[in-house]
Amino acid sequence: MTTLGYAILGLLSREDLSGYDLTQRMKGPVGYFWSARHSQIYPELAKLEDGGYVTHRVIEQKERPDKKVYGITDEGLEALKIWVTQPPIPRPIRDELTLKTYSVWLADPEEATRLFREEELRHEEQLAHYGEIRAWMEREWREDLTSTDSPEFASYATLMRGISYEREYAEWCRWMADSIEGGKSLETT
Amino acid sequence: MTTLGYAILGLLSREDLSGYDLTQRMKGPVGYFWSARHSQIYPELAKLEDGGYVTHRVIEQKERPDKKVYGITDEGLEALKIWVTQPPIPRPIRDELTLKTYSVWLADPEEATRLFREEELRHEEQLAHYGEIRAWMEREWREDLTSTDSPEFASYATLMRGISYEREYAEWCRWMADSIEGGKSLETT
DNA sequence: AATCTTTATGTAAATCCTGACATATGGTAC
DNA sequence: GTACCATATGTCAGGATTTACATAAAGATT
Repeated sequence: MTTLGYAILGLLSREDLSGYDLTQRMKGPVGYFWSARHSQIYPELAKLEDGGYVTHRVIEQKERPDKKVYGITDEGLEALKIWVTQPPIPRPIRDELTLKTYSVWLADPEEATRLFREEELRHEEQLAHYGEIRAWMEREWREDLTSTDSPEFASYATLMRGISYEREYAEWCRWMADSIEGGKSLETT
Repeated sequence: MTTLGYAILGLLSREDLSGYDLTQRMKGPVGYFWSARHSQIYPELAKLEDGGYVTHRVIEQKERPDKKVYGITDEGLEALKIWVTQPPIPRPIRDELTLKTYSVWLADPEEATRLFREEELRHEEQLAHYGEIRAWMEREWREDLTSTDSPEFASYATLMRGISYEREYAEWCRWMADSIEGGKSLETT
């Protein structure tokens, strides 16, 4: 079973969805830290069905193409539950901006400053976007968030990782830009 | 040209290295945010040489197998310089633990707490390791770190991203474990 | 009338990456 | 003496992922 398979099962454990719906959901909290295109989702659904983790029924629609709505099976839910608390195999992190940083000494300081200011802005914008979603969740899900066994808490916790990640990234970008602009590094440490 | 190609050029812009040396260097600062196995490095070196970005000379060794030492060409250095300040194409983040978090509501709270405590420890250990390297760099490279156009600063800046990343991750893991253990989430926000 | 967007599901080619296989030398540990 | 480890360079199979190709129907826009 692939990680993408578990991502899909995680969505289907909350509600029945079509391949198209799943693709859309990838733009939400799940997709913040694991995403896929429809070209990967459709074959993966076929594999999941092969393995008995999901089943589908065809919904015939007038004025729209027919769709296949997938639901998780008992076996699927069981497999998902086991996977959740199993320690993940550490995978190498791939971050192109930080890799560029390793060769930043070769760059024109002004261009490098521009790069890190731009990236800082990108992450600040993402942070602001997440902040809005957080405010919405805290308003709409006030009670659900007091118990950690609700899907709402799980979505909230995933979002919190996103907020924390983006804040850290933006701060480091700012430190980088400031360091290069000032021409010094250790003074701001 | 691939990102791995630029990672290799980044290393060769500092010193001439063999494929084996490059594989070892992947355990250092470059590899914190982009790494590869030797099975990927040897073919990539061949491609880089094909493109005229690197050249090699064979060093014959007694008591050891011969080696090919690679050096960056003017074209390679030029390509690297251009790449450094070009904004990276945003790629989806893949983080299995945060994906598991999306389905944590299905898990036994005790097992979930154990998972996040374990992961917190992993990141705290990595943080401690980076901290030692940082202390060493600040001791050994005191003067080099005052100018941002030195390779030492670039290594230091990459390490700082590692420190910042691991601290953020550890803190979020702690928040997760505390939330699940306490059974509540919003009180600790 | 033509084009674009949304819904809806798929396939195919190419690339990236991991893990395993393969070979060779010399030193060290048992 | 034998097994393992570090040095040293490669290939290959398979899986993961992206980009592009492919089709189709209805509604909105120009």
